[in-house]
Amino acid sequence: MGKGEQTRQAILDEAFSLASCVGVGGLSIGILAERTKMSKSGLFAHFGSKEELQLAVLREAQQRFAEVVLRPAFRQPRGVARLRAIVLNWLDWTREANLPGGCVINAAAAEFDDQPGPLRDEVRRGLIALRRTLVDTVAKAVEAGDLRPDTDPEQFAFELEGIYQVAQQSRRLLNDPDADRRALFAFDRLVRDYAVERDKE
Amino acid sequence: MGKGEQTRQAILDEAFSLASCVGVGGLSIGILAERTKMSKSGLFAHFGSKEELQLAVLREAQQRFAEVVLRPAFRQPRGVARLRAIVLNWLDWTREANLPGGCVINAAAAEFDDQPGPLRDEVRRGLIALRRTLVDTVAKAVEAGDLRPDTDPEQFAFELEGIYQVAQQSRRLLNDPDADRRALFAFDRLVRDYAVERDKE
DNA sequence: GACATTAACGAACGATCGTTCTATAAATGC
DNA sequence: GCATTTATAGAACGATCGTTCGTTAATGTC
Repeated sequence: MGKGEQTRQAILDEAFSLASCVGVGGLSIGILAERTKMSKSGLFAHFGSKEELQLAVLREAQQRFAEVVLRPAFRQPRGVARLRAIVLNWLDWTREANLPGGCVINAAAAEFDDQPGPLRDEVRRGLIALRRTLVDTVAKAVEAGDLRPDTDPEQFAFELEGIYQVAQQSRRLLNDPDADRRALFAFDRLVRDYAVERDKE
Repeated sequence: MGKGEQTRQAILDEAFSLASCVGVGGLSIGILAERTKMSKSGLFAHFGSKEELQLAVLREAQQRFAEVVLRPAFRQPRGVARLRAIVLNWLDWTREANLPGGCVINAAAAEFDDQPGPLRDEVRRGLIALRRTLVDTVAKAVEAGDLRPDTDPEQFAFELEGIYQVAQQSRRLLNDPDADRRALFAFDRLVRDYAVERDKE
């Protein structure tokens, strides 16, 4: 990795954790230059525009999400076990990745949902991909015989995301120490409702 | 209402719908002055600081939420009927109130969850109050005999908020036309799981 | 209708924003 | 080790930010 790529990545690391606190829209080249001990212009040259930097942060977030949440979970066998692994990794990916200020992706989703442009498009693309991954994973859990054949994977994925979002908010804003426990409880209820009743009398 | 209060309210109306699009943090006095056809300084005088204006917007949001979502629902009898009314009003309160860019409160929650200060405190206060209202309403549904006595109102309210949040995101960012339907489906599943089985064979 | 009060304006402030340009320093390829 | 490309710094730009100040216009009161 050449020198250029190296500092670019260092900047991105800093931008990533900063965005976690102030949001992707709240990023400032001046502050970022200060934190990385670079000049504004030197830092700027790596991206060409602020928007390009913001896009890079969003892409970085998606990549880390895939690495930290999805990839390890896919080592679990298809079915509910894999789904549960996703939920568990998901719930503490803000600790795993360097996200002191909470989930960048969720924050960006709320921030750009009504501001057309490349940033919104990027967030949208990422969330659509995530939704599809979830739907597929649920569908495979049906195929594997863990969930009932009449399960609606879209509905299941929809509810999964809701559980994650409220957990995030409860933990960060309401300081609810039970947020993770409640999220897992909700997940279990979801699974139980759609589970194949293997041992009914 | 004197002239002062009158224009203050007009500014607040404009700020409210603007914040819906760009977020409470994205509000700008210059742009707001432009939209209301006032001078920056004239507008500024009504609030004394930008932060005070932002706080006023947050309080306005909470007040409208109580009026549009909660108050009408409380005309329903205690129990699941009232809960359902809350969910229905909640799901389209962004249409009812003047919120072209989505739920201000949720956006602010994501925006300020890691930025200590009066704004975060205000958002937090509002969401805690909402949570308490939901918990109480669920508890009353238990008392009324609609939900099983072992229902955990906190858990129920937790899941309700998740349903709302994912519905909001799905609708606004993913352009999912089925978001509301899925949210109601999730709500029904929630109710069914905790419902007293009145007519079991 | 004169007077006190309040609301609104216009100009300017210092700070910061993203961005551009030119020049120097460092890294790279031979 | 030299030449060339690449990375960084520094200064400056125009724009916008929130805020302050002094003045004028409008409102409310007796």
